[in-house]
Amino acid sequence: MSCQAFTSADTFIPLNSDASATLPLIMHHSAAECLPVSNHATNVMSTATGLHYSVPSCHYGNQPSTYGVMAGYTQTNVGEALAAVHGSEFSQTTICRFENLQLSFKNACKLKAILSKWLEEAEQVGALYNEKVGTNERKRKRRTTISIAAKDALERHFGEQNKPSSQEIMRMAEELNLEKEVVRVWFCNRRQREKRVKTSLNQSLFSISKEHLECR
Amino acid sequence: MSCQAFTSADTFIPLNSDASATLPLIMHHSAAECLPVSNHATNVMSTATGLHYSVPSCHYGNQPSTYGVMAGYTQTNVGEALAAVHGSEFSQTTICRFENLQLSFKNACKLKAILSKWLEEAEQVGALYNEKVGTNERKRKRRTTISIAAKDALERHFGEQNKPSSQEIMRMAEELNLEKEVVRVWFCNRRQREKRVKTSLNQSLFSISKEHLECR
DNA sequence: AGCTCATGTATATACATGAGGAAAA
DNA sequence: TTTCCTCATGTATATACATGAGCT
Repeated sequence: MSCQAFTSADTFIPLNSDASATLPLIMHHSAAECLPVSNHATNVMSTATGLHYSVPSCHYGNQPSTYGVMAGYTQTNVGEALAAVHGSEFSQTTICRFENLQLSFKNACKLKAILSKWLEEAEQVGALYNEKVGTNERKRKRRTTISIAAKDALERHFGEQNKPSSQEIMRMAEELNLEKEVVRVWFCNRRQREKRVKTSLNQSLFSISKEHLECR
Repeated sequence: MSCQAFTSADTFIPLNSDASATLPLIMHHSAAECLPVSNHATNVMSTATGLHYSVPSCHYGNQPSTYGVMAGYTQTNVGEALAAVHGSEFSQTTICRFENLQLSFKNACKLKAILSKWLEEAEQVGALYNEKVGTNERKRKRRTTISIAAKDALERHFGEQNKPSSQEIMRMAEELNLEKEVVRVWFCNRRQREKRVKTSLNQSLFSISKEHLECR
């Protein structure tokens, strides 16, 4: 499908056809490639300008998720920042939709144009940002996206052994191309969830609430 | 399961056992019972005090969701308001977990105590709030929770007829015990999603992005 | 060093709104 | 004029990854 179908009826911000053609590529700002990024590095293409664009790997396969985050910015950040070049902000949700390609073609073209513009301007400030990052002002780890396949694998492992040893974790991490810490935390969270399901309210609730107890 | 198991090890805010026993009941503030509430009214029990508590119907069956919202407040509102009686706020997520019983028993007891306290104090201000609501200062409709069963039914209908007539919508609404408008909007949103999936990027993307086009 | 537990931030999903348009009445 | 649609996009809620305190 080309952009053709829409151009005639376009009531939006006009797009140069070039932008439309390359729409599906999600942009990365190199300034933020500072935290350990394990499993999508292969998709990143760099340009001479210092801007990086990557094709979110998920969109090749069956994954519906987010490799394509503007590296270093949260979706909320980006949405807010867009006010600078657009006049008003966008919601986290909208940025999320853009990254996951859950917009109409036309709509996505429009947003892409705005984002590109922002990135260009950001480039000026980029160096500044870079510095900060260099001197590790960053506090919070970037959120990792664990692929469906990896999740399945983890889930299988969990079934057999819900409290793997450090070694086992390491092995899985390697196998799945994830940071060890990410795997460790995944198991912590998974155990926490397990517990919630088994020991907590959902169970006790049934017996208690059925009595229609009045609350005080 | 009783509260017994936890009392000895409780390192949290002490609870009167009464509060614990009635934990699973979610509180409603009567002041906010102002918008049309279609399908959970039967679970609401009123007290002489003007406080309403309801057992979220979802927890009886297989639904994992939110009938139990403090009526008239959003989860975010509640989380913020809690600062008044607790010193610091809670996140929307935490309130959500409470409502959906995704907390440990102990944790839920603690939160229930805080919530109860807040509700008591809120009672004083309740009248005020009531007024406002009476003179319809409310702008946004409360978000409806459509049950899984209802969704299934809607989905089935959608399969046969994705653009039902006003009559058909009315019939479904009655059958499912939902407002007509809610059903209408559901179909609008559903069509929008359908379109996104079929005509938009996910399709075109494949062909374009595969070329590894460089973005400008 | 790694666990559990409460709870947070970031992301994703579900319901809602409003502008603009087409057709009914 | 009313009614209902589409489309962009919002707010509210739910889920997934992350953090930190306290303990072993």
